[in-house]
Amino acid sequence: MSTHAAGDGPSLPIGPPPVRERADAARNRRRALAAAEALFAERGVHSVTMDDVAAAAGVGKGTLYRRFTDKGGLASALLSERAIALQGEILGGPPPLGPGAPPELRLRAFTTAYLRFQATHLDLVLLSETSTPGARLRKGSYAFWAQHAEMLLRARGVRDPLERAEVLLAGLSAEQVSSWLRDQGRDLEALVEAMGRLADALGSAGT
Amino acid sequence: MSTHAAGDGPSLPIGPPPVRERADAARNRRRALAAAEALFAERGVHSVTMDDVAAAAGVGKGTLYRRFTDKGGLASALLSERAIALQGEILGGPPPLGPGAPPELRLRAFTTAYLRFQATHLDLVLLSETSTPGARLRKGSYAFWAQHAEMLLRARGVRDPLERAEVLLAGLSAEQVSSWLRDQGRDLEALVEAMGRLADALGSAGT
DNA sequence: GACATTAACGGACTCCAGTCCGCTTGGTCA
DNA sequence: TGACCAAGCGGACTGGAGTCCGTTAATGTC
Repeated sequence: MSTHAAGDGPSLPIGPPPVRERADAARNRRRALAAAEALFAERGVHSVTMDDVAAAAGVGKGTLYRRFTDKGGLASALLSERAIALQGEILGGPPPLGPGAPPELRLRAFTTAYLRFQATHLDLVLLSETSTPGARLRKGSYAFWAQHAEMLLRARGVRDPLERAEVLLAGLSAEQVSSWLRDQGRDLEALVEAMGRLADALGSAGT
Repeated sequence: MSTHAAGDGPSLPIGPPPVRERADAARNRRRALAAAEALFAERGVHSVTMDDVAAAAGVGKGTLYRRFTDKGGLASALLSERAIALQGEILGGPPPLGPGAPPELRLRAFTTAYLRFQATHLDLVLLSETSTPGARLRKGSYAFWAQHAEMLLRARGVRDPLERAEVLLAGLSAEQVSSWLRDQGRDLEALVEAMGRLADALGSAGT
């Protein structure tokens, strides 16, 4: 059924797994990630099967699933390094993304940076968010983004900060971004502007 | 691959199919819908396969797919009667859902009614929105909801009405609603209140 | 260094969504 | 009323995700 969260790769607030990975397990994880990255780049995410990855990595399919739970978990793991970089900038980088700027500016910075992140890694994010219904909301990193946005909205003193944060993230889901960018052919920069304004609106109006 | 829109059942603004359905086709559609409804109710959406539906309907699997495109399309068809009722209330029912009330009240009424709709039919909606990545945004009815919300937001004179409408709907997706109601155990009435306030916020603040 | 423990391995297997294509039949037109 | 043909039918088939479980070999212990 898949509730990855193990295969997701560590999301900053969670940290490394409780017990150290066995040497062969670590080696196979590296092999699998390398093989997946190469195959995805070469043939496109959608036309690569789990058997392909297993074969290319020289690893059994069972091993792949033990490590990454499902295809989406594999994508999450590939994304996690990039996600952690962004999380690091948010936690300790320069303002307005990092601490120091007023919350309305940080919220706008977060929104646009996150949108760019999604757009940059669209195929992988799409896979990781849609492999299973609700996968998006169960990824370890989702908790980070949601908590951050909620914190900023709370600092602005708006009502229902959590709900607003979740709605904002829903609007930045891979599905939505893909629809805008690919199906509707919208321009990314225009979208960045619009979503920045929308973040401002969520961070101000209403009771 | 699936771009249903045929199996969706007519969404008000679209109307009936160009040419009339052949008698046997109509009979098989009725059988399939009846069988699906019964099986879904009896065993739960998730543990019913398309073969099950085909067998119970006394129809070949190919027929099922020809009529409904995929499992999500079958769910959409089952929902469409209910959706059309709601669309009718919006287009011609009493205010504030129907015409006559000021746009901010209509937006709130639409938001809460739509949330209740999603919650009421959660399993079916979940299936219809997640059967394929992006299915939610391609359903015929999505265009209706989005256009309506956009119209109301435009009447309020806010910036980026379409983007705001789409973000609002993303926040009311089956995936999100299911997470709130089932995973987080939130109370529906509290959620209705919160989303009503969020609709107000989207319909007012910001440039 | 032998042994026990137990995590990890891997590939055969199951299950199901969705496709294909040769056959049938309702609707139509002469 | 016959006969033509596109629309419709249906079930065998394919492809791939995810599971199962007997086997293998790292790691810790004495």
